[in-house]
Amino acid sequence: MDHTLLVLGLLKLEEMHGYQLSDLIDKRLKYLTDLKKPTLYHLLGKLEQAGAVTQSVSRAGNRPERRTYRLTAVGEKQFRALLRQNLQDAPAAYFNDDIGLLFLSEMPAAEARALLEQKRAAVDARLAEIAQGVAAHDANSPAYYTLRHHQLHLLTEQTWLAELLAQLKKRAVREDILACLAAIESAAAVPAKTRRRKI
Amino acid sequence: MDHTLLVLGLLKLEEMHGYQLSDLIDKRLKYLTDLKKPTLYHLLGKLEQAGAVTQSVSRAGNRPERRTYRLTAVGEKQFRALLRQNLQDAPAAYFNDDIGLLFLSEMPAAEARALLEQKRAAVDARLAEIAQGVAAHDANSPAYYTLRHHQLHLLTEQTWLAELLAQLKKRAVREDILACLAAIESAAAVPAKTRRRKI
DNA sequence: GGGCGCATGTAATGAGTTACATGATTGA
DNA sequence: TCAATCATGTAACTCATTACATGCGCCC
Repeated sequence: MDHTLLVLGLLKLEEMHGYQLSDLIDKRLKYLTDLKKPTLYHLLGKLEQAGAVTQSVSRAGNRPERRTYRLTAVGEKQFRALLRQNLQDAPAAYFNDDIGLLFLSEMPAAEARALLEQKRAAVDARLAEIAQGVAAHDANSPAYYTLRHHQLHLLTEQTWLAELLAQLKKRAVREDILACLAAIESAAAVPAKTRRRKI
Repeated sequence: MDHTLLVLGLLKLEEMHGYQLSDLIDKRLKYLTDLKKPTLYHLLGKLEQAGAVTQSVSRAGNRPERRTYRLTAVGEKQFRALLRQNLQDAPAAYFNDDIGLLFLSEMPAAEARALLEQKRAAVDARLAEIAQGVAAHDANSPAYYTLRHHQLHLLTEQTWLAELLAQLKKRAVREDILACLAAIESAAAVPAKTRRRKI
């Protein structure tokens, strides 16, 4: 329903055709969602059927025709309801990263660490990119709050990964030692005569 | 694909029937995901078709039959691939809360604040619940990391909401003042003779 | 003349949800 | 005896994705 809220809201601010909306979302609202073109066109079709928007076709030169959408009274009502809901709800969020963690024991700690380091690098890179955006925006604009929100969550992700890697490092060291001891033990087992006993 | 990883991983640890898996996920992994029963049964069917798991039917007493699933070599391979991917990727996350924010100007600030306070209350409540869980778990278990992850993100959400509400409060105050001034202005406009002029 | 941007979609597929259906056992 | 728990699913639907299809205009 959040895509519906977004589209209705944007059309409330200004009537637009599909491509225009899609372009706006792709370029200027890319931290908000990644609504794909076919999904958007499909959504617009459904909103029109539901009477939330009306269409007016126009054509500039010999270009493909533009279907410009405008919010109706019905659409406006739906928009307000969705907005209220969006502002008051705090739906449960799930983190897919946690699923992999569950099975950390099914993989050598060294490999797990290498993979998680890649994840960390990706988070770092995104954070650097967003920090620029945050600095460039006015502290009261909606764009600022979106970016700030992302920044805070990525910082959290960084912290969490750091904690996790620190723990894993300890475990990896222990595993290395165990592997080393086992190797010595079995090597010693072959020439049985020279095998040292525990004291 | 993350649900697939979860199911394959759990079946790798121990063979189980559908209801058992569903119960485990609902009760002990509820912070990880909220996989519904029909979705799970559907997924198990597809995994069996793909040869990732095999089924063995059994019956205890006159109870409905149990279809116990066990991971195959194919499934094991798929599991490892998915696990590696899950550990290394850091997919972009989107926050639906930001969408509503975009349209804050389309609503009186006082109403927006009231709605956002409800959101904050919901976040606070969830946080209190999770804090208990975090305290109850060993700092090295997978369960701990899931809970800790949630806790960190909820704390972030709290911070962000607080920043936002602080800003909105300022704006609301300003709006109140403007409304007040406008009221005075129009009241003054009726008995035109007594209207004070700016100095 | 070739590729990018403008502008619209359809078709096939997949992932997940809700509501519905069935029927036995166990405990209050 | 009534509700909850055990155990399985189907059917209909929604939402979204990917891949495909079309064709003009503009700039290098």
